Amino acid sequence: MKKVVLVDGNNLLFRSYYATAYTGNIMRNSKGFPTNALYGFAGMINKIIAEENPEYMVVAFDIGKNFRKEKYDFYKEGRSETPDDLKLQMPIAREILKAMGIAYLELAPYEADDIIGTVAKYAESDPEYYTLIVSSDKDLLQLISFETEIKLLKQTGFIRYNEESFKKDYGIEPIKIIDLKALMGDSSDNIPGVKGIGEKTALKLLQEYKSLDGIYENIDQIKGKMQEKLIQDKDNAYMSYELATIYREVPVSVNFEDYKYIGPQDLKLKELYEELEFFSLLKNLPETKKEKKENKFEIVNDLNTIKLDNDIAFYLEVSDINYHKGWSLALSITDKNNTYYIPQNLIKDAFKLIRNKNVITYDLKKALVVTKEDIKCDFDMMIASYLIDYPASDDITKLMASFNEECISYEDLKKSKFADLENVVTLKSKFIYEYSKTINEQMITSEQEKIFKEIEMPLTYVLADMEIAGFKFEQSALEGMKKEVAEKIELVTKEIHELSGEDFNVASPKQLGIVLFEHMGIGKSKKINRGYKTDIKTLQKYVDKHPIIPKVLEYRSLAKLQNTYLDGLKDFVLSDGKIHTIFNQTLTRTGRLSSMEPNLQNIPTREEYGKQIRLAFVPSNDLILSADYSQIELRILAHISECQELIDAFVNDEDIHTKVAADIHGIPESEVTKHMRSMAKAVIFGIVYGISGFGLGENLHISRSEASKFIEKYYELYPGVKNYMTNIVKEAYETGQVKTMFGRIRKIAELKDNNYHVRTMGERMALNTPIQGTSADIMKMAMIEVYNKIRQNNLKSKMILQVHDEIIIDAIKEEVPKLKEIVHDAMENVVKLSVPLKIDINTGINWYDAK
DNA sequence: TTAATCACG
DNA sequence: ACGTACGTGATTAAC
Repeated sequence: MKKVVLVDGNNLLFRSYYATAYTGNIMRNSKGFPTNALYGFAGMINKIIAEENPEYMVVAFDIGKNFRKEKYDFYKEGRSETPDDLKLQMPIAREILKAMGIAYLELAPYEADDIIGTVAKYAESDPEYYTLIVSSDKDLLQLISFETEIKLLKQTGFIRYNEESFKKDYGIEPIKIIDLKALMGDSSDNIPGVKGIGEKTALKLLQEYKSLDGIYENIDQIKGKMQEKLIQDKDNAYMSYELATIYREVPVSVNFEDYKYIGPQDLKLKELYEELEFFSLLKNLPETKKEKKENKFEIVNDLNTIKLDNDIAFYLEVSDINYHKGWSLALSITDKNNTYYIPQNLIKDAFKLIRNKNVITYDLKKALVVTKEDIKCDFDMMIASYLIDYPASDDITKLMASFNEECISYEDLKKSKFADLENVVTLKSKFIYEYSKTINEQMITSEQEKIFKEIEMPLTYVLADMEIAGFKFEQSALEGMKKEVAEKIELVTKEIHELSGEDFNVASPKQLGIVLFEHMGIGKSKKINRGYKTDIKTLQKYVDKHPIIPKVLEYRSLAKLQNTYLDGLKDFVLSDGKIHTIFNQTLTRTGRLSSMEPNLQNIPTREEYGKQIRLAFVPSNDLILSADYSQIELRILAHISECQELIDAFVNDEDIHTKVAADIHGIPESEVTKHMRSMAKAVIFGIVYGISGFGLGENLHISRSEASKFIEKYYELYPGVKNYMTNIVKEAYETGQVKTMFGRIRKIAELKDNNYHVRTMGERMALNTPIQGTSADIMKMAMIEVYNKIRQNNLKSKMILQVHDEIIIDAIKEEVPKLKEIVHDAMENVVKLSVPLKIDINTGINWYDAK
């Protein structure tokens, strides 16, 4: 069998144009010629070839007049005019195909669909060929047959349909796509269909009556409104049928030998790519792969022989991503004249050499922690990149790649046992030196300099010291619990097996789903990819239905405790008896920190039993001091929404959830029940996340309409909040981004997405980020203040952890009163809002007791 | 490698 | 008609 791949060229071009055009800042070459659609187009064509390895390939385009439009004026009416920036790129797409050695077809007044249909028909007439059509246009599904498949492109990835899988998904024959469109219409092509009939109804009708004709022949059997609608729009339905039918008799002479995929035959493609400045595509062209810049550097044997300029960049290569476990391998320093490779044994002295210079680097915290040197640096490129939305991972090569600077990734470098270390580390310091100016300028333009200088750079030093200090961990404190949990798991597993009457792996959601919902028939659960959903929410519904459910829930929580905490944490205890987490300062979209290896920001606390894990977290000094903000996010909401009712409540130090509950029910606070308070709490938090009536209902196990009433009532009571929500979303749509109180920016590309679901998610991000982000900013500033005050007062106590609204200090007993004073002042007065910031402080002989 | 689940604020 | 609460990280099973 010979494979023929037919590609909808227009579809690919439009897709790639609109994939990036929404930013309003489309990709151009240095002459200003738009290139975004072509870049995506060439990439997709490459991908199709790589994935499908076609023997024959044709790309079809729309061109000139359109016979459907000629006949029906309204066809595709309302579509916005093709943008000029895209029109300009269309002829170049043809040139690229020619240069790639790929055939293309276009013939007025036919559309690409018709050409594809015609060629596919030819292929079907010859048993030697089979066809694969590539497009995201569902109209083409009508062409599926025994010998024709479709690769239907999705926003990410694709679905491949053959005759069988199509029937399975749609429940109708592929050719009935035409009947389907005739009924449901197509808003993008302005095909009317039958008004009031959508995809679901149309499919149901077709499954019953087979075809459009079948429906009208049996119109008497259809009842009520639907019959009315069908009769009313009969003409439209048949006209839509005509419009949706792909014309498969386009007068093109089809000769498959002309469509053989031969690949590039000359240097044309290289020239085109150079003109378009598609550097990454150029790199992958076989004949241009070799061109590589020479990397010059000097290997240093004696530090006295080098004379450094005042402005230098350095990069330190470390033996492990987890730098607590790793060590320095090599250092590279770049100044305006030279790049120096400094071997391991000279690193310590080299840091003394750069002591009073203007130093820039990438990932300062790593260098601080791994060397324990006092490195003065006021520009960490990793942080600057993060603030302006560049990739800022722990691997600098990701950032380099975004500037088309090639460098072997850290992962590969490590795999090769650091074989190319000299070359790699010097390339990195060169990159930092060369690009820091650009990054800095972009940072200033984006108005992130204040956040950078006043928050993030000082914080790096604070976090480095916290990571170095670590949290002392006594596994012995958990031995009893560990044994108990192991026994309970064994018991519960046995009980589950007995209750279900079969042995299976309870930890396997797939097996569990089958046992509960098929074998035992306990209830219904949403089918997902690999089986049934078995998460807490689903299981909770049946908790009273069968005794196995509470056992499964118990198993889950015990297994989590055992695997993640009881067994998991001890592997992170280093030889000093402490756990040293790594704070990721450049990861979250809101400005929060995250913690990993291990994550110390999710140690159990909500359930009493799990909370006992905290017994093992002990001071290396005398006491654990914990200081946490009370309701910081809600206070911020009150402040930025300027909602007077909420502001007053906080100023008067009221219990905010009780107050809201009382307001919602119109009763005095004294009559608020626990249940009312917790409902109010859920509503308040939901609001901060941009909740819907549905979501709140699910959460509170109440009906959607009841939940909606709660939300409405809340808005009514606190119009300022509603106002904030409307305004921030509006602002986000207008500017494509939101800001925290202190100017930290989050770009929200989701708001420009074509997908409604993605856009609403963008709206929720817009709502939540200023609140969560402002809280993160405040906490970061407070931490810097606490850190500085501890040093100024020569205290030996150390801040060791932050959990978003809480800081943990490993305290010396005698210093506790002073610490409390410092922490109170720093955290509560770091910023003046229209509401007070309040903290609670607790101390204890371990983390558990410090609450 | 990805999906499902569950721990935290 | 559709999908449904923000931000994270670790572990395990399944692919």
